[in-house]
Amino acid sequence: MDNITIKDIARALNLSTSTVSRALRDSYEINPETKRLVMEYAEEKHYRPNPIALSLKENRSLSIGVIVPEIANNYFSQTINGIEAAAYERGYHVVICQSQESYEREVDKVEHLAARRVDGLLLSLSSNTVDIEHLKSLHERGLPLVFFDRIPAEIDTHKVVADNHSGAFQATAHLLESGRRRIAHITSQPGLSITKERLSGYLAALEEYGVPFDENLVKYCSYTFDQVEDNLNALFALADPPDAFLTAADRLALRYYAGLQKRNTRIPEDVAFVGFSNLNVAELLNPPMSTILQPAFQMGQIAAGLLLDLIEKKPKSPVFQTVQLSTELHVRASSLPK
Amino acid sequence: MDNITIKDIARALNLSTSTVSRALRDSYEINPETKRLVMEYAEEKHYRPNPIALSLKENRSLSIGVIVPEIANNYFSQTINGIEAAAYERGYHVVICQSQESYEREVDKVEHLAARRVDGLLLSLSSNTVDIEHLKSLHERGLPLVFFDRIPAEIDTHKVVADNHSGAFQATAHLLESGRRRIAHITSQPGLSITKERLSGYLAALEEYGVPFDENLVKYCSYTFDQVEDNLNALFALADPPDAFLTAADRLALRYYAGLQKRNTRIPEDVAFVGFSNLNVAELLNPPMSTILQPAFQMGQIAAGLLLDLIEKKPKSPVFQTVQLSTELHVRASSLPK
DNA sequence: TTGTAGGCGTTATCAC
DNA sequence: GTGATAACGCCTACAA
Repeated sequence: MDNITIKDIARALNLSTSTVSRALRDSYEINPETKRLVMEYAEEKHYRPNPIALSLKENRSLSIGVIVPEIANNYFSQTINGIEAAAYERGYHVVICQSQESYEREVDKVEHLAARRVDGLLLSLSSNTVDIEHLKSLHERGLPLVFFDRIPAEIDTHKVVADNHSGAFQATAHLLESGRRRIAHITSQPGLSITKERLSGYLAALEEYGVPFDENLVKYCSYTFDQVEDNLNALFALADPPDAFLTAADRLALRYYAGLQKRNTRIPEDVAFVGFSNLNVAELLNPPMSTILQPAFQMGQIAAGLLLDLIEKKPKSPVFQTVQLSTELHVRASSLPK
Repeated sequence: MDNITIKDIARALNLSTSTVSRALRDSYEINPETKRLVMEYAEEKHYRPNPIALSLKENRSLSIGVIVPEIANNYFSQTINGIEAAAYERGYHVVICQSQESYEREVDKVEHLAARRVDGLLLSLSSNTVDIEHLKSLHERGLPLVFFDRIPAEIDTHKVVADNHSGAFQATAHLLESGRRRIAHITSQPGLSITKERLSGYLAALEEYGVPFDENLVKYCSYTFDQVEDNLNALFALADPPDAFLTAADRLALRYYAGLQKRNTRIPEDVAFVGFSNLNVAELLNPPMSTILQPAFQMGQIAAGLLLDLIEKKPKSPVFQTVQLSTELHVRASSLPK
């Protein structure tokens, strides 16, 4: 791919590079006739300014890095969708990396993107990340950083999260309202911020309705089919088995749903089902399940917007904030007997 | 983000930039002691070579562009996953864009990525793209190009596709074997290469089994709930209604599945169901449906690999080829009465 | 109205 | 073993 440069144009038209440069930028000081010549030649030869040269000069790459645990995950791909939309609109590239839920890979990718001089970084932490020194140090050295969804407590910067507490609270309250008392909570890895928030919403609702908390009803990060089996066995072996499920992710919902079907558990007669969802597969397939919709696309848009503000308005020290995006509880008529 | 440069190191250590550069690259001609000094200082100050300067010098960006119709689509996000994995391993960035199934946007993004000097482009065409002059011209000007999944006929370069013909053939034959004769084919936009291939596999199987083709059984790009309703009504209003469904995408399968449930159609007693799938949601939810699995991740890996070969081994003129990835038919025991 | 020169960060080439 | 210089493509302050 041999790209034509200003120099080529200058040579071809017997002009200096500065004249060509100015003509291309439609500078007032250039003779209209010269301008026309330059413009036409540039057009004809498909001239495009080399952004790499500009980046070098202006010390910015017009690109932002995004690190998510997993690209092929509906939630994150929706977020990336929002990020791409917002970034492209403001003239930025989006460079995507995935940590694959590995701390080492996360450190590696962060390092890689920083070395590649992205103008800022958008990050959702891997579930195995506890130490965030690598990010702290980068942040202190001035790299604009915005976290979304899975956020750290320690770093003082913008953070965008869905209102998981409220979502879990609404869902749990809804189940309690309908008379359910033994609500199993199937959730993600215990270390994640989202996990904690959802648990806290769940607990708050129990408390509000005077229902005692039973830790046997909470199951963490149990994705494999065997784990699902084991957990369901354990849950239904309880003296007081669950009469409802609150799930933290589509994948969990689907697997437990299938597991329950296998056991011939009737939904919603035997158990009621509510889950955090992005896929909306549940709705498509018409099972009697309510969903707590996650604003993934908006989260991406907003996070990217905040990051770009940070990048472009660097001089004035920004007020860092946590943006809470409201989740919505969608109750299906058929999901509860009542 | 103020990054330290070779110049800074040179100044600090009273050396010339060339010496520092050589020391950092561990050149044999540099005094070990000097090397040590430079290395230590660089380490201490977090020196990282500026890839933008290198790009300018070497006239390459070490990044590849990817344009997909939609990021938040399970199929494409799996492909992107494969692309990211392959590219990262070979030291390349992946810059993601989406055409959102719009021809104009596709042209715009192609132009944008080319202007940004990506070293190559990975592309799956939007469903509305018919004119590919913009790509032809870029390709002729030497930009390495690899197509996947939704490929054009005209451009002579690498193309990676799943074996849709064979997948559809297998699935249709399977349904015919089980005694079904009226197989509805619910598929994507008529213009796409994948649509044509699947239809051809479907037709080939019908022919092989001596079953006449009825065009009333083929429904194109009918995603909305209203369209699903209309199509199902039309199908079941036929004198000879369908006794099986072959669907081209998870989204279609799920919507028609739900539509059939609404009509109280029993699966697989009334109709048998086979669909192209990536989600595997169907399997998770245990409906009596067989799936034709698409090798999306591998497609990404392979397409990226081919592109990088093209980029890196440019001198020797490459042999362009179409890579067919085999699809697999997964038959569920419960999916057919037999 | 146009041209010259210097610099962004790096490395290769050629001196010393 | 180390240093000076030019070059990658662009822009801009300064000269003419």
